[in-house]
Amino acid sequence: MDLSNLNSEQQKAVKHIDGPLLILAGAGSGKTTTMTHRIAYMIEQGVNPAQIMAVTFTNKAAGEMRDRVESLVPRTRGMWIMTFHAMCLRMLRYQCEVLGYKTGFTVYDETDRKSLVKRIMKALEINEKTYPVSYVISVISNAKEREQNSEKYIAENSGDFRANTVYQVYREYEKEMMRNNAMDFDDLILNGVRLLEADPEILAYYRNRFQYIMVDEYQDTNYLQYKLIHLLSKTNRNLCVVGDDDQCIYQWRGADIRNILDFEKDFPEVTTIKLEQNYRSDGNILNLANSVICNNKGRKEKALWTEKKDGAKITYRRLPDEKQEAWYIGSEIDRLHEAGYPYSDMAVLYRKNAQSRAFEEKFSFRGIPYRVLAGLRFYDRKEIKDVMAYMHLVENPDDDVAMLRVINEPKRGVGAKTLSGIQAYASGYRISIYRALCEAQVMASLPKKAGKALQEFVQMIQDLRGELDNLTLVDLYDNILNRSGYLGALEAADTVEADGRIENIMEFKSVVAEFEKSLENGDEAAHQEELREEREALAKAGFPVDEPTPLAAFLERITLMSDIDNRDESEDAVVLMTLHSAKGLEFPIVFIPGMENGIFPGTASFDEEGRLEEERRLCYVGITRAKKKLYLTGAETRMLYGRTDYTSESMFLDEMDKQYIDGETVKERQAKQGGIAGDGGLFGDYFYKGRSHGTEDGYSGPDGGKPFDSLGYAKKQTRKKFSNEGLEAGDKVRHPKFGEGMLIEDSGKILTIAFDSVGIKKIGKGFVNIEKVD
DNA sequence: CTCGTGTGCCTTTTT
DNA sequence: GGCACACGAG
Repeated sequence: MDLSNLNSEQQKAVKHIDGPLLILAGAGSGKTTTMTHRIAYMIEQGVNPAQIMAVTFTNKAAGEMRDRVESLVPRTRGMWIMTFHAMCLRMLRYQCEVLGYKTGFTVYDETDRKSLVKRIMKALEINEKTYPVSYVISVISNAKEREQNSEKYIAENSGDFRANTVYQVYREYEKEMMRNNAMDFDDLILNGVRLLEADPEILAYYRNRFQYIMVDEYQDTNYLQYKLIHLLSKTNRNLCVVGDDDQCIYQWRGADIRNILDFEKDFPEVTTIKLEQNYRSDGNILNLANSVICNNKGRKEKALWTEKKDGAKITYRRLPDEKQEAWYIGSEIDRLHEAGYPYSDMAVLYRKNAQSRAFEEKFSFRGIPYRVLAGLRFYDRKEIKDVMAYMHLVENPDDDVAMLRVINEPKRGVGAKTLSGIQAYASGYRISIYRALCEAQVMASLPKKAGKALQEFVQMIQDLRGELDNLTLVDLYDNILNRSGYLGALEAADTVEADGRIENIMEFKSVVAEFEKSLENGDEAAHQEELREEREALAKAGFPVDEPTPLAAFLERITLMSDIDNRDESEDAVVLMTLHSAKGLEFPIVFIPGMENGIFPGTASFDEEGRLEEERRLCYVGITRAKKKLYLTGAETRMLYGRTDYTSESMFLDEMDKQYIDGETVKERQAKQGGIAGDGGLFGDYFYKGRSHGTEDGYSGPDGGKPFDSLGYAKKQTRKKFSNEGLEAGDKVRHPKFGEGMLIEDSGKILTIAFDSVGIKKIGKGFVNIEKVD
């Protein structure tokens, strides 16, 4: 292995394989390079890849690490490089029964969890004003983080009367989650720990399996994640953690900075290596970052340095309002683009998602291609969640959260009254809503209109479940859109909003298609193959496990995926995202707008001492994303919640060493180029639909990609209906999933076909295109 | 009993 | 500015 382009500290880290290792890696100090080389080096030294685990916080970081390791060594099979959540999910997929869950449990995302808590609070008649849902959720989440179930939670907070209310919700929440056979994100980690603690044999299996463990961004681990890692590495002690206390920006989510500060206490025999040379940013940028972060107390003393030249000064501009702020950044982007920088070299990093709107409007107007990451996650959009709920229902009809989401979507005449009747019956008999709907006496009790619609609804789910094995995922998707009436309702609505939703649904279809294609012979196939090996190994060790369906695999993949993972780096577009999601990324040119007190640092950070330090670390993270050029901007007035307020310049600007900044006051700028001031109104009220403009949407037509109505084409494809009539026994036919075969019988509703590849199958009519060949 | 229109209330940050 | 709730018409 060639380590010659690593510095001596990096080399030391790479070669330290056995025993605990703490790597304090400053921003841009080649952390990922060091980690990937370390893994590759281990493999080269004869460590079996299947004994290595590397844990990260984001899918993106995991993917990048995997790619880079794979480019260094030929054999990486069996290695676990994934997020904490994915890792726990994988272990739990195999053995959740130990904890009382049924195989194939569902993972609830934040939206699902919120709707469930809401429902419970309504049922318990708890006032959402005195107990905001977000508050209740955060208390429950914190309790889980301390390994308190509802009983333990109340036992330890018995004096607190608010705790009693939360307790009632929490207890009900636990029950519902079990009944729905579901886990939320917190549960994944918590149950991961519980699984290892529940069965010494399982613990021994994984301890033996993972001889070498690495944790990225260790400063952001919370207590449970800490515990999980320590459980696994306690005996073999080959734990390597990498982190930077200056980049801990998730304390609000339970991250405990002490985990990294106290690592030396946990492992007294630890070797500590500091990486302080920065390879990313020009001198001015790095010095600016240092001048900010040194205002924090309670940090490990370190000083990043660079051999790079000073580079360009940081530009600071304070503009009249947020529209002109966006306009200014847009004009700089245009200017830089003309000077030769591709759009993808530039990123706008803001404190909160709500700030993105102004940029989207101005960039659209200027014709700057851009991509918003997160914000509303693409998968969090209502229409996508709805369609996914249908898919979940087909996979697991007992999923009440999915059921409640779509039972009246599109409108089936099922209102609050009807619904509560059904729910009362279901909870009375302790069955799911779907089961309740299957019972004749429930159906009979419903109002006429709702009854008929629900009858069809239930029938649809049954039909789809019946055909599930015969359908490709894309065909299933089309069938859901048509049969549920979801697409039809959107088309009938004929509003700009509905059109946007249709567009998203069609975009999601290409996600489905891509996944399916990759399942055939892409990355996903390799991934599934690894999972199969994994299951076999477990079976050999005496823990047999089931195989998941493609649909389940797809749904799972989506819930753990965020927008950021989906970024297409080859796309030439400016990236917009929050400072938080930018961690771990780098861009030649970075814009940080909203340098105002109340935005950055945010309002909430003024009440608590530690909060402000965390904001400062966030500022440090933001600055250090930039390689060549950094812009800081602010607005004198900003519209928030429909009200325009005057702002004050961010206190972080006061802390910055001005020698690195090129900033003019607003007055100076206006005197020099009178053009910008006052044009805000001119471009004020444009309406842009869709996710982004100036980019292709990926569909190409049958004629090979001339400009044409791609959305219309996609819709038409989806809307296609198949009668599967006019075939005769003996005909040679082609099925989209099973390939060619011969028709044996047409019973009117069902076709019996002998396929060359899979033998005889019974295929329901009307679901997919079965074409006659020659 | 359901669906469409008007008043209050907010929002960090994410797997 | 947008979403969740409360209110009256069909």
